[in-house]
Amino acid sequence: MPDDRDMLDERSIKVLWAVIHSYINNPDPVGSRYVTRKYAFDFSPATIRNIMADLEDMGFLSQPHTSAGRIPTDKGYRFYVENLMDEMEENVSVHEELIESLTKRLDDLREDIYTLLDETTRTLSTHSHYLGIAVSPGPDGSTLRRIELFPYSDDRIAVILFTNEGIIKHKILKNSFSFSRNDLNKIARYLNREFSGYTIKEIRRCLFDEMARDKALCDSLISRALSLCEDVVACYGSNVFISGLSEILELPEFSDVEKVKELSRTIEDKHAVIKLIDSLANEEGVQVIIGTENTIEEMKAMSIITSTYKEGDKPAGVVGIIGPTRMDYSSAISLVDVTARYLTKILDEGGRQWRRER
Amino acid sequence: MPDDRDMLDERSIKVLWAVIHSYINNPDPVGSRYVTRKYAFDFSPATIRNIMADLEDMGFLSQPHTSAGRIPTDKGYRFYVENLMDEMEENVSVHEELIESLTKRLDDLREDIYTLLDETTRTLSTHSHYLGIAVSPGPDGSTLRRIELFPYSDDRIAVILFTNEGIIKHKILKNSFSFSRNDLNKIARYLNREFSGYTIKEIRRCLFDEMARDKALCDSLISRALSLCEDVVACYGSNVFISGLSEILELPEFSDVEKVKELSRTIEDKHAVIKLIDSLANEEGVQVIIGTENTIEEMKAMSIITSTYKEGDKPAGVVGIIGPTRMDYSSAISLVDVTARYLTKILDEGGRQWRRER
DNA sequence: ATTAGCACTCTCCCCTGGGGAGTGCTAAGC
DNA sequence: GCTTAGCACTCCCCAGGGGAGAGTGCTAAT
Repeated sequence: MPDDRDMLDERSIKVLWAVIHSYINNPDPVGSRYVTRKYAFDFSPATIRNIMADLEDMGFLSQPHTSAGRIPTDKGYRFYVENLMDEMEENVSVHEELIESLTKRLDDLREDIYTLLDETTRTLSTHSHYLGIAVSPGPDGSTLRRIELFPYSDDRIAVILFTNEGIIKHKILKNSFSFSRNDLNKIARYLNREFSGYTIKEIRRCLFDEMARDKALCDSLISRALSLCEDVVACYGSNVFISGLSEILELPEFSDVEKVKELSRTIEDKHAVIKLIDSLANEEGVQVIIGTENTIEEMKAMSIITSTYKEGDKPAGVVGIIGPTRMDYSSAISLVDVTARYLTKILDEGGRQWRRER
Repeated sequence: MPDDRDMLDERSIKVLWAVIHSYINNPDPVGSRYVTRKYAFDFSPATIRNIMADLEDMGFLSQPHTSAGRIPTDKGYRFYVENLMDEMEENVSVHEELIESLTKRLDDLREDIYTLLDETTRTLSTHSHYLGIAVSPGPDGSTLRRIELFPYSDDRIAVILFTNEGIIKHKILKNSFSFSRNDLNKIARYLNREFSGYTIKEIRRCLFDEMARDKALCDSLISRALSLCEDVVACYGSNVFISGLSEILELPEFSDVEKVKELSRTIEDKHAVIKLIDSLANEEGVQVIIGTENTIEEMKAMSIITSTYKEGDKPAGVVGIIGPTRMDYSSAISLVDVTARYLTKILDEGGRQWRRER
């Protein structure tokens, strides 16, 4: 919105920033007198009032009721995030602390990404005092590294699937055929040769094609291998991790139980959350979704900050923070940014040695 | 408490039951007039008042303040659960519905107990409208079925551990030695021969002894195998699954945000929950813990119903319900009972075929 | 263009008083 | 002796009123 930017003179911008800054720290409507006093303006409250009235007309601020102070609108926050945040605030990076805490809590979890992500959400939520959220790589974010098969019982076989991202999935398949351990080794070798290095999504597409083709030629071991593989990748999905409910309940916006119910209903429905987050999975860098900009009705009062972590240079999954629209965007954004980079780094260290190996 | 039982005549018991029954359905203090009217007593309110005063003296009822009705105390609930519940209420088992829903949601999850337990808590919470909780088998509930090893990368090996209960744990071990696939197979065969059929706890104890002994004789492959095994079983712990927060928030007792905060803080601390639940893991049948009977300060206003599910005839893990002391004990208890039996049955079906095989 | 002054609005909070529900006690009834 | 009717009393709950406080918009003066 460069036009918006142009509509506002220096002074208005300062006032808008002041209102948002104040409101973020304390959810009371901000009055003109307070602004002049606290932010050392060279104007009287009356002047500020005029400016605030203008800002309200333009949609950046609103009043809960006549003769209350102003609070920012979603549009106000959006403007703040895009234009004001960085230039008005000296970026005090308190990230040493975060990185230290990430290192301490995540370092020996590198090999199991689910635990890793779960811990990550905890770290995010304790540092931000909002909800921490993480989504594991889905079918198109996961690259198959290796697949292992062995007999589990008379009529079942165990399939273990490793991905580059450190995901390990296991599945027990009930199988009508009885494979010998030798058969299984052969099948595993075949599948590894054929599919490792591809994403799960690619593999599924590929399986689909091959199986159609193979129906005719019917090399029995291979076609069984394929159908077995299909069974495993078919149910490959993202996992969501959310934590910090008790953190976010401390916020004054949740002194109303109805709000709490709404929130808890929303985050218990992991399906909806995945849908919401997945739409951001392919964006580069930190994404900010403010209030009504998101699609879930119950989340219209919340903002979401996300970023993707990557494996190699391919986006794998998403981490982020969910908080009220009145959120400390500046620190939340850098928190998420740092965390995503950290995860990327961890995956890279785990993966590099693998890539070397190939 | 047979003495308590003796202290109460028929009429007092009826009144006590009426107060509890009424209060469970509706959290308003129960007055004498209401009792006579609603429960068709042949006495006047004044008589009931006398009885209620006696019940209060004996500690079964209490008054929130003078000139309010009576509410049950924890002791009252305890008496109700032990003496009144069954005989006063015709047991309408609506379990068909539950079993149906369990069958539908759990049947194709038999092979992965974590997902199974997670779904179980969901089913429990939707049926009870309280919190559903489940704890997976811990070191002394899990019996090793099989261990598989294979190389993961240059300096790491993957360990997959199967238990009779359907738990599958994987771990990537960073290893200073470089094992060939052949070595690993040998090691796995050795470990399986040695340890399968024992609980994780037994294995740990056994490892501890053997390693002390082996330090001297030092058969290198075996001692490495043992230390490798030790690494895996060392971090074997219970998992907790809890769900239904949005269900329980609908209760009037949680119209106060402070209560909600307390609860969410408690259930986010899975450690404390495990500790609480584990103390019940070895009891036979359904356990009922009412209000202050439990050890966690923040849970003094809650009651917990649990039962153990078994693998074979050995208690494996715990499922249960957490709700307010003002809980529908009768249906909660049978809900938990049925669920635990169902899980036991599922594990049995998964395990029988295994036991046959040995 | 800015500001001081002022009337006005709206929330919040405290206080008050009545209504209601329920009790405990007492005295009368069976 | 147990039961009950009657009654005074207690305490919660809620609605209504009023005052303080904060903030606004407008107007007129600078």
